[in-house]
Amino acid sequence: MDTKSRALALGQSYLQTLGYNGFSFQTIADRLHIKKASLHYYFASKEELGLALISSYQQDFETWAEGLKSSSGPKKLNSFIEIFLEFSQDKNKICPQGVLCSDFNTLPPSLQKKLLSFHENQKAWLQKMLQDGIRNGEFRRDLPISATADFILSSLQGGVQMARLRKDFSIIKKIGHCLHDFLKIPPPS
Amino acid sequence: MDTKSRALALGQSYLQTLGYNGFSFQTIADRLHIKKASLHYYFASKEELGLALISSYQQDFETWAEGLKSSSGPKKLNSFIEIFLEFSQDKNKICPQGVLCSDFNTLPPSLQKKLLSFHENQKAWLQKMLQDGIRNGEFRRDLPISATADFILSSLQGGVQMARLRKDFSIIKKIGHCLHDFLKIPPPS
DNA sequence: GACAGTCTACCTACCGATAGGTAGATAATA
DNA sequence: TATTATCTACCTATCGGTAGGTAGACTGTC
Repeated sequence: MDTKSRALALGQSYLQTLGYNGFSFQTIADRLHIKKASLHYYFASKEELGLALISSYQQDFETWAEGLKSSSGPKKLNSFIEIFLEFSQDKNKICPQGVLCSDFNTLPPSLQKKLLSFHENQKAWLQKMLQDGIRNGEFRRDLPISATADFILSSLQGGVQMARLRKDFSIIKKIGHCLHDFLKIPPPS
Repeated sequence: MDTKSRALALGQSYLQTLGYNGFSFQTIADRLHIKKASLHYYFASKEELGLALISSYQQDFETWAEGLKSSSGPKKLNSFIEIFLEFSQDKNKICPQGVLCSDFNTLPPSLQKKLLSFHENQKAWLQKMLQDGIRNGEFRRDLPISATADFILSSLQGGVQMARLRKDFSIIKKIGHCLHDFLKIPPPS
């Protein structure tokens, strides 16, 4: 892996463990054993790095969604929950949206905008998943689509944060069970 | 209100809008029209200020809970949801736990510990509310108490963050409706 | 094959601003 | 006079960012 990719990966890791204001170019440069100035060769500013980080998350999500596109609604939901579980299991990371929501008012406008569009993408995916699932009887029929998408997202986003606080990622699984109950589908095997 | 109380109130506001690493003694001092050094007269360090902030939140919560102690389960739940709604309506604030969870790994250990105990207090209150409510038939009987408390907390904690992102605090109300549906109680009038 | 020019990936050394924090003087009040 | 509340003036460390340089690989031309 080249330096730029390694910097990006480290940036994601630091973002999800320390927050946007909790790491610096220095933090990343030290781990790469290069000088801070050299990092600016790849990313002109922290804002640019931040944009690249969100782009990378967005790309990952699209690839992930592509791989699931012919799965059932419940399977999609479980895989979605698993994303958060995996974050939590990996150094008690929280989700990128959660971090950036917390730091939102300290972010440059370009990052705020990109974060919002990332969120909207993800919510749209959830809504489609729910809509399809309702249409073919996988979920209860009286589900309020938009509110349910928000409910799923917010409970998981809050969940990974509580999991960090209590150092107990099993919280995510339990939230998953509650969501299954809410959607009226059996819990995953 | 004296300087110390005003500083504390400003600290809470900044914490909930900018994050722990998003404001400084300077930020508060400027708003109070005093010098940064004068703030150190009241709070020896930022760590101490942070501890005072959590203490203050904890005190507020206890007073709030005391005033509700003879209310019904659903009434308690609604009031709890309202706390988050009020945060969100006030400058898109997020809840203190949410901010501090995000910044958790950059906090001094004393703050981490105090935050955890604050969280445990709040969760205990929720669990008791649910237990009492189930006992006298206000909520469905098959509720998993601990998981449900986590579910309520995490969905609201995530909810205020999403509300900030979308600048739309009505999300909190919708999450409230979902929670009512989950608990099998009618939505509030 | 030799040379010039260019590009990549780093470097040293600095900038102004701000962070958290301290020492010691000073003004107001009881 | 002692205490409380504030000040000036400073400290060290770090922040994001920049200027300018360089070793070595690559490319094109004669």
